[in-house]
Amino acid sequence: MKKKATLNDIAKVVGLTKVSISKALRDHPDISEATKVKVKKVAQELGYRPNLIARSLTFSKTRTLGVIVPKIAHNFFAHIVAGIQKTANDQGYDIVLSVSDEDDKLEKRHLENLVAMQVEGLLISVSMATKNTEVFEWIRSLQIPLVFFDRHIPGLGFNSVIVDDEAASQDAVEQLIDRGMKNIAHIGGFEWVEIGRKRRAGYQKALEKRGIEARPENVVDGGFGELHGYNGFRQLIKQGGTPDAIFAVTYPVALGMLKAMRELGNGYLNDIRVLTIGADELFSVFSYPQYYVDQPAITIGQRACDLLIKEIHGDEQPDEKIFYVDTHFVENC
Amino acid sequence: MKKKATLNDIAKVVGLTKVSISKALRDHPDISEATKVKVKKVAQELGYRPNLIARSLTFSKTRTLGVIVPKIAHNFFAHIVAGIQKTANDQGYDIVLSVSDEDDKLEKRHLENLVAMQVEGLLISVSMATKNTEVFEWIRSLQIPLVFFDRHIPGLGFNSVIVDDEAASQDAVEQLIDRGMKNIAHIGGFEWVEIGRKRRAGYQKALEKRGIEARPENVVDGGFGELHGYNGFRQLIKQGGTPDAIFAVTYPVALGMLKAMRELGNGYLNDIRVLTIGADELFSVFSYPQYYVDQPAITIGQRACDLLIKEIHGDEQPDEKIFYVDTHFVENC
DNA sequence: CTGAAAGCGCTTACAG
DNA sequence: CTGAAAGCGCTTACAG
Repeated sequence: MKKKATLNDIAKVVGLTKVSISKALRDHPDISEATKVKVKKVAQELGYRPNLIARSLTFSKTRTLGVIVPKIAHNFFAHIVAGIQKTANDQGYDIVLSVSDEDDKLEKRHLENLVAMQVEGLLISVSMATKNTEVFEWIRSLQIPLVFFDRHIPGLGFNSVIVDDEAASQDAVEQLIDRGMKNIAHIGGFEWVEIGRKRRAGYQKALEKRGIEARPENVVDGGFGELHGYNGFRQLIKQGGTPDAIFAVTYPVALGMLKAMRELGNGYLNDIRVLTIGADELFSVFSYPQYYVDQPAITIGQRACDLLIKEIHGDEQPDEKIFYVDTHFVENC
Repeated sequence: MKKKATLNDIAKVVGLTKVSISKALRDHPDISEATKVKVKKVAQELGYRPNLIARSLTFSKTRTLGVIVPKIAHNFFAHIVAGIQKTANDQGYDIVLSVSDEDDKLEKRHLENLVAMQVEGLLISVSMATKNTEVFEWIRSLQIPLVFFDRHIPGLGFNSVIVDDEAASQDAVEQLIDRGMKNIAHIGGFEWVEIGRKRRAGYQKALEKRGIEARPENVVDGGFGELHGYNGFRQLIKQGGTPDAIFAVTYPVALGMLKAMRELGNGYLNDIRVLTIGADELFSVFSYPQYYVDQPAITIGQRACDLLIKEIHGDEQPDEKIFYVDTHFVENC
């Protein structure tokens, strides 16, 4: 890599010092028009661009944001990153993107590295493995602005932008009930994972609110992946569930269910309507599932990034606030 | 944001100068064990991390790579970025991610900005709008390592990692022929866009090689989006095409075709098999299209990033070389 | 074993 | 209108 032109290089050509060059290029009133024109011309010829690293050092500002996602090759997170990217760029920030791959050790290393890179703020959706909150407390003590999105850790004093899973689930299940479905099953995730717990709670509240008896045989515990949906459906049938609709905790689960329904035949595919949380562009093309809750990923990214930049500017305080992003119930048929 | 601990802060506590602290922390042989232990302890207590910006300035190395994609909220690019990210991280680099949004002006700004940020190398998939190659020539003159991936500009002296669209198309269409399909139509994109031209060429070569007459009514020109697929299929039928298979230039086109086939009914959905280039995880779940060419996006990212890092290390020269990534024909039924 | 000097490229007071 | 000095935080010769 060739050495890039510096202020001094221009200075030598023009016959001034780097100080004057610096001022001339930034249209400082100190400098005469004639000089400015000359300096700019030479800068142009040399292909000069200010070294942002040097500038960062002198200003102690990098105009850089650190972003950590558990996965990037996932629609949901890719869309969130798109929202973050655009919002950041529009406000003059660049983003350094890191991926934790659901690994808490790696996440910690990324966090430390980003801090060492002097990012002005952090946006993170924590990995599922994250238990130890030490790094976060360290970041808090450094008073580095940090905003959680989608997956947050409460109690650390940071703000979060998330989806209200419980409300979204309750609303969606109520919508099914209003459409005449009464025997609604739930293939859910583990109680100890927040989205598992909250989505189930929403499901239960909806039944309760509409005065529908909750039948134990209509609920299956499991995980969040395709296999869990596949096994979950078989389990549901085995334990005597005869639903006219199923609320699948995630969309991989809904896909797994689809596979099981196909295999088992028996009219399941026609008789059972499916609801899930989380969308894919292809849902509408394939008309499955029949209902879903759209999580506005891009909006989550925008909001989180806006909030972070406000914190950086001091227009907003880290305060354990939770900003809920609106979801949409979609009828896909 | 609080002021972070610096070498000087540690120096004051320990009663040495920053030079010795710097050496102690990096286990320089100059320093005694006792001092090292003490220094490290204090560093730990103060939560010291070296300021990477300062380090970058002194070494003129940022350990940072600039990445520009046309879109990030797209499966294909999200996977490529995943491949880049991991490869870069594993070799000690961070990535600054920019999105051109298919806008050549924005792309240019990003490129200049990344250079100003002193990234050690650039990875870019150019926007569809890019015509002017000035920035790229400037980058070339600066001898900044740059590798194109997926979409490249030939003739500038940079290396590229791409898919061999023509070969992949030819192979895939031949596979259809070998499976007994003879009347294969093509709903394609514009001739003046590389993938449009190459995929069509592959299609034609396959027919030729297998001695199948190319019928003009079996080819429809258009674009690369869903709407083009939708209109394309209707057009195909109108002009008298009666294919037993259709090669759709992109997967949005295949989806648009699906919509049209459904609307028109007439057994099309059952009688016509569809082939496309580019996959989605949901394809296998929904068994449509019946055949597709899998572009190994993650591999593209890895290869491009590996190549770039080699160029940075001087182990590879920018030399207009084209590295083709293998594609896979997938039978999805 | 420890430190004063010089430098990476830039900018901000402060002098002249 | 122009420049010498000092500093951002770090590291690398070079002295002692």
